[in-house]
Amino acid sequence: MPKIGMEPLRRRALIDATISAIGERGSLNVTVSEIAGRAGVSSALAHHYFGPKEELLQATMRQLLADLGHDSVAALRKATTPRERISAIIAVNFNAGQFREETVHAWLAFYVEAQNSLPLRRLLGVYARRLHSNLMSGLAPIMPRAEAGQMAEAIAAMIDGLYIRRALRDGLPNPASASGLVEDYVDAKLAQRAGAR
Amino acid sequence: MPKIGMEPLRRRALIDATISAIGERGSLNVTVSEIAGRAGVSSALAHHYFGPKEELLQATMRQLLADLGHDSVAALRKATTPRERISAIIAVNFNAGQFREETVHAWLAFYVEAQNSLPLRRLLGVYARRLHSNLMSGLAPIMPRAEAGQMAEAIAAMIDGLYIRRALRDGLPNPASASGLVEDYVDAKLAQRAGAR
DNA sequence: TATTTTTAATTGACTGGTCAATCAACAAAA
DNA sequence: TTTTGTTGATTGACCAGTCAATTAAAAATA
Repeated sequence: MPKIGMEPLRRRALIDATISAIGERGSLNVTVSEIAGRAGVSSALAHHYFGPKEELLQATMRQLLADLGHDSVAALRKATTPRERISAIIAVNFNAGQFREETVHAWLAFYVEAQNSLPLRRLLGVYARRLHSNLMSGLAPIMPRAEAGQMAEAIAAMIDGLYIRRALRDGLPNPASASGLVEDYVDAKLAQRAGAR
Repeated sequence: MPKIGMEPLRRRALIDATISAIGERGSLNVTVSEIAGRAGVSSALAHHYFGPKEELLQATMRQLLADLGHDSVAALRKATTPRERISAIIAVNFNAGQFREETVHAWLAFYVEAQNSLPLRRLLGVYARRLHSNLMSGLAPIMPRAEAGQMAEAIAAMIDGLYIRRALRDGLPNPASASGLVEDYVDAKLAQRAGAR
């Protein structure tokens, strides 16, 4: 029973189904049929809208990236001081929406797939650069540029690491304690700087 | 031209081939034939010695784990103070053998596969617990247990995160700067403690 | 308004290719 | 002649991607 204007709805449903399918399987080893089934359509329709599977995966990754970006700008808008900007970025990465198990699984799976796919690698590059520059917007005003760069690198690594550990032993790093660890690192570094002055 | 005593040699060659194949492809999407080919044998022989593919993967993971464990005990033996023990563990994870690109790729790929495989998940659990306890052996003597636990968790996350970032944009975090970031975190935390006393 | 034509949505059936796993057979050492 | 090492050939399953065919809404035409 074809109703017009289905395309955007179907695209969105297929992308959502891709995230949840990957989240459950824990890897990109999900068939197009499986994804389409979850979205309530046939695999042929998925190919109709997205072409080859690879494109559906890229669209899904872009969605994940867009969601994270949206949350980030919203959080940064509320921050007034540099220190608050740092905390805002950390908080975003561990909020309920981003730190969901299926989302974390999807990110991890995409990291692996990116080794084989230039488009996916580019998208992850966008993510890494954006995280870095967001962190720098809070760090650069309060310390020398070089030092800020190092610290942004360390914070980013810690966030990625907590994601990976979340994927492994589910539950252990809950959102609050995970962001607490990163905040604690920031506090320690800032205290060290203040003391040395 | 069958010569006796080939089994251990073949097993080892197949495991090495698995690591390098996964390292190059960047994912576990390597065929048994590809692996066997690299080891200079037929795929049938791989199945003869390891049975299903899954078992070959497990054996490979165990090998990776054993190598890391071996390096760790060697490094810890040379450390005399608690602070040196911490540095020893950090150094091991970023030394030339462990931080090779293909090794890093293999670890990452196994992290993803572990979501689907109980045996692999168990093996990664062994790794996580061992890393944690090695770090604790350096941290526990110099701070309260709870605090040491937190810090071990943070260090471990940072190490894992640097691995993931290494896999993504190859080159950027070179061994020296990667371990430098972690050492810097440890120094900041210890300075913070010393200052607060 | 009634009728025809075009366009969008949708799927079942099919194809071609890939790959893990098996097996029967063979070669050489013990 | 038994055991160990080894492989080519084959099977069976799975799956991405294609295509022709179907339905109904929308637009155009009479």
